[in-house]
Amino acid sequence: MEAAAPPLEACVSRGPSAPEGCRSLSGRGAEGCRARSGGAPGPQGRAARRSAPCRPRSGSGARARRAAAAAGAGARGRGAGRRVPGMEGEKLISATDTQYSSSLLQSLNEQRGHGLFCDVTVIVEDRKFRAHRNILSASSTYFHQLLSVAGQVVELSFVRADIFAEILNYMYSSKIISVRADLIDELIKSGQQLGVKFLADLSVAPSDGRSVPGEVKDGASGTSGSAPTQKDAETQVPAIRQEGREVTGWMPVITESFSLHGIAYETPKITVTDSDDDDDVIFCSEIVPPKECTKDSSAAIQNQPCPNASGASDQKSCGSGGSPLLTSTTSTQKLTSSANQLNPNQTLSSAESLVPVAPQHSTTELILLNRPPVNAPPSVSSSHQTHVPPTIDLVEESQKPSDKGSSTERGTAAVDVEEVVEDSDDVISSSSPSSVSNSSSVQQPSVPKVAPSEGSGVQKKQVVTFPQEQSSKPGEFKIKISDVLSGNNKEFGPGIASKHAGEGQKIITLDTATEIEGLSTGCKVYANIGEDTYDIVIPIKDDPEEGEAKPNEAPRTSDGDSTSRKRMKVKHDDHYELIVDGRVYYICIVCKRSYVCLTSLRRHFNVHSWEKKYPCRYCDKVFPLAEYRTKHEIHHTGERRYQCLTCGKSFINYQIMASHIRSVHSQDPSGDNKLYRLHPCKSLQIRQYAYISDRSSSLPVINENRIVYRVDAAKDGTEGTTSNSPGKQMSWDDIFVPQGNDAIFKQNQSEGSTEFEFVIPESY
DNA sequence: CTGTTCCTGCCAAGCGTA
DNA sequence: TACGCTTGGCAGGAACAG
Repeated sequence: MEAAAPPLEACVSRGPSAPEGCRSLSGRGAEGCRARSGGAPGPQGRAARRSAPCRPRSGSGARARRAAAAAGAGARGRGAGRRVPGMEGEKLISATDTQYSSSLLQSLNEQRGHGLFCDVTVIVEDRKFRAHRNILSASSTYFHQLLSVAGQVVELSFVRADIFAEILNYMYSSKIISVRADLIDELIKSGQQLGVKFLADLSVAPSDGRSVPGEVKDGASGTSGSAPTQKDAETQVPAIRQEGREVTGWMPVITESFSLHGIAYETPKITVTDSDDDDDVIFCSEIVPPKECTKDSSAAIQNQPCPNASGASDQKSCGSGGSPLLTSTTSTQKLTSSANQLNPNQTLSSAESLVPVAPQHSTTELILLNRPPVNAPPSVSSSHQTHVPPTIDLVEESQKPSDKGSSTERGTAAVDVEEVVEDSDDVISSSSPSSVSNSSSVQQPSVPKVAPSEGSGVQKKQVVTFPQEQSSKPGEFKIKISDVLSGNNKEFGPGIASKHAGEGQKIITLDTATEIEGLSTGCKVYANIGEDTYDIVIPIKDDPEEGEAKPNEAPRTSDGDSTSRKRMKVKHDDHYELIVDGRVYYICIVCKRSYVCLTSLRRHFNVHSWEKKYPCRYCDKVFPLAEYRTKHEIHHTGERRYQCLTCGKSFINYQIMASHIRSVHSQDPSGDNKLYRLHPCKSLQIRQYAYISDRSSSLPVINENRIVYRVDAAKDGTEGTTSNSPGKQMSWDDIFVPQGNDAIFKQNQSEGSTEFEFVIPESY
């Protein structure tokens, strides 16, 4: 199954992370995108469905689940094979397909290999891994949390691609096969970070495991006096959900001495079901004085029952700021770092002090609020962060550097504001790793406390614009959002909350200073609501049945919410919106670049998603943008379309032509005078929309060498007019419908013009 | 320094839907 | 037929590689 989802090596070597990063909004006419493409953001979502803001997960429901689980377990454990005297005739027969789980996994792995039904793309370094969301979330606590809110594309920067490939293989095969010994440490570490229990447990000696039968979590929770050891830390992450999970059947040999069965019945299932119900709830962070922690935790408990030890431990850690934190911190660190991937740069205001972290599993709060330890895993996206923070220079027009004064009510968050400034500096300059992500990674339900009455929390964020001290571009400002107040809706103009609520959207509260990048997909960020505040609205899914957005479906654009057209129903997971002074900016959810035009963002987003691939007809390269491909192919054909009107020389592209005009004629080609002429393209008459979609029934796959193969996803494996056997290399002719290229070339040749000198590549 | 590639606002054409 | 969305080309600046 090594054939799994071959990474798509982009030609785009530099990728979107090019240093210049955020220049988007500055640029020339930021006057906004033409109405035609996306248009003005009309009235935001009219989703009929009223948000049910805080669906407190009823404890009874959780109890019921546990009871059911226990009952089931009991039935399995005790009832099996038991006979009731006198009931021979009514014997109940059970059959267990012992092969099912393995064959199921194998089947899924095959699907992955063919790219079938893969609904998430994980980008690691320069490789892309297609996978199934369910598998990832079931195998990894990190993914479980992340994918509950993230879009279809997730980027990890704390794991190496080859390591992740192994991890993924494990997830799909339950095996670690032939991993180089020197990679094992890293594999384990990554497994810990991702919350893959098996991998994390590889670091635990069997004897250790035996020592804590059924009590693993207690070790974590209790912190038992002794300072947490490295091992503790290492085992933390998996501990997040370990007990409630399957564990039994395929416990790794190395740790099978654990007696987890007993635990399973007593401990709550920490993660699983929770986030599922509330994917509409994105943020759950709260800044609460330690003393209130219990209250919060109780609220949290409402959401995610954490009765026993773990719950206790949580509270304990919550209340005391000391070492107890370590456990949660450790896990936090992992999660945050990972969470970071999606939202690099999250500024953590509350950092060290404020927040005693909330129970790890009961909510993700701690993840949001805690600044990762100094020695946080390198994870934190480093490289990527350099360009991350969307620079929004427009802001200066509208928003003065928010004197923190705007926070008339800055209760507990006052400290945060201060910190935000500092943090934001960090963020801007380096996007500190600590960036905890908040939102996207961690969203779990919790909102409740904020505005119980309305069922939604209104978030007030203070806008801080930074005169570009660090930016290379003078006059460039960046926006930073800090907390003004948490949980105070009244300030916010009651109208806002109610308005959005009326629109079927959910307004939630962020209690920590976070950057807007932390928002999850689909979020709308309204700026200048009130004074220097942001209102963040999480749209609620209109049709839960429809599931998540399908990339190939027509997107629901932000502005189109008001319409009820079918095509508008599908949400896009590729961006969120920032509205500043009525202007809409579209922020790429992956790299945080901002765009004035949604179409630009969509075009750009393909760089991440590779949903469409634009292969060159003449070589093996594949491009994420049609234009790149076209320009590249021009180099194959040699067509020179740009002609200098001064000397008549022709050039292959604008840049060369412009360079020529500047150097030879000392003129500015971009001036008012037209100094060149652009001839129509004759050599490349590719039919429109000549791209390959990932979603086609039979799946063209591009291997590491950027060779296109078609994988026979479906039965017949036929696509169009060709039918290649799986694995057979496709030729570009299979992909492109010939458009009389021969004629084109002949025509050109017959032209006898010196203007176009076509070079017919040998490969063609 | 030169050539190539990337990036993004803008624009036009094509297509689907009401 | 109008409208909205998608697609892809162009301009021109910028980054990068050799």
